[in-house]
Amino acid sequence: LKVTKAKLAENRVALVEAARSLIQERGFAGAGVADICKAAGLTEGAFYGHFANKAALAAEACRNSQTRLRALIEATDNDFGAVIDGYLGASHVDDIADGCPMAAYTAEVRRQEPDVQKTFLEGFEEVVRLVQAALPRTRPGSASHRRALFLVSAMVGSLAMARAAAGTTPELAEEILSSAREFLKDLGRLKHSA
Amino acid sequence: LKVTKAKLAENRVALVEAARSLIQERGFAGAGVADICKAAGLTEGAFYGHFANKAALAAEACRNSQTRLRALIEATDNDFGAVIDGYLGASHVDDIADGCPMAAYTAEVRRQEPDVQKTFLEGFEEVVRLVQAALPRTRPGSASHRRALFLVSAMVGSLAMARAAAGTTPELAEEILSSAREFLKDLGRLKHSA
DNA sequence: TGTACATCAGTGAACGCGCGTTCACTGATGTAC
DNA sequence: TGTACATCAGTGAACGCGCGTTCACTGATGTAC
Repeated sequence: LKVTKAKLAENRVALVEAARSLIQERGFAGAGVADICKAAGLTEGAFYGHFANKAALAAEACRNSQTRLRALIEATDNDFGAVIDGYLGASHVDDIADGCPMAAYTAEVRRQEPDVQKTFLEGFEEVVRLVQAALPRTRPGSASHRRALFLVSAMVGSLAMARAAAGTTPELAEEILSSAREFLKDLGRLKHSA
Repeated sequence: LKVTKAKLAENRVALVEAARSLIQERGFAGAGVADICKAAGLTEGAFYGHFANKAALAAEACRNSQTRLRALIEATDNDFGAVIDGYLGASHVDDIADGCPMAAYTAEVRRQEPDVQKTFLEGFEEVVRLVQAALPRTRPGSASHRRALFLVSAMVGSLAMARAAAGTTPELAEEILSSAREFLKDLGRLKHSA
């Protein structure tokens, strides 16, 4: 049964949103087309009217994830301490479906289609730029870019490890987070040369 | 057909080794029982004489992975710089099947059985202890443990991100690695208080 | 503005395939005499 | 030491199930007159 143009667009958004959160929660391999369609309130047949295949949806979902993450970081308005506290806060450990896609599936990206890899990396580089901009001013040069590259990688790794620990040893998860906050804030404050 | 006791033990080892490398390469979900058995030179039926199910093998494979990683770090003999150069070297980006299990599947661990989670975390904590021991001497206390907790999380995150970048942008992968080496070595050298 | 109909978004059942797991059977091992 | 046989590791085909994908059909939309 045909639906309104508005409803059509709405359905597409619902598919991407459902895919985004289910992929972050269960990984690309673990998020099935049937589950995604059910979450979006559609049947599987309808899905292939919107996307050529699962991989095309995955690329779109990844783009959506990275855009949302960027918005979250931009909301802290260039305050590096706020970025760290937000990213490495206890609530981000539990909120996997709506949290950082990099902490959710960095290791899985190399097994996805080139489109997903490219989108994922562009998102990473954008976050690096935002973090670099939030660092204390230094003379222009590549040094603080390299610093931001490390800071973001370390943030992602710390959150991912805290999540792995949370199920078995919540107190270890909290110690991983608080240690990361401490050392990352120090690294953000340190004066550095060109 | 029955086989020698020696061959029986050999077959079990082959299953665990095949599982270890295939799980690191493709993830827990992506490494199938049939693939693992084929790599071990056995049929699927034989598998269930050795293990109750796939999850039991996964736990054993994870233990094996963590043991191998520990051996690699111990081989550097308490030299933190050597640990960093070995872990964050270009060859570790490509050698996924025989590399660090944490960089390979940290995000997937929370979806595995408690046994796998526990084994994974024990391996992580052991690596943290080894890294802590490799850091320059400080007065006894928990500060350098927290430092090691962060260092290992950052190492894992940096390697995982470099691997995600390697397929699309190899030069970015190398920059992630070299930045991580630079800042992590600094963090290892810095004097720190109790 | 009102009616007639072509368009097309969505339905739901079916497809082939690979998954983890089971089981009746095989035949070499290794023990008992 | 040599033979007879119970044990049991491994085989290979089959199981049910869920996967991604396809397709004939439905019926509301929105256009043409």
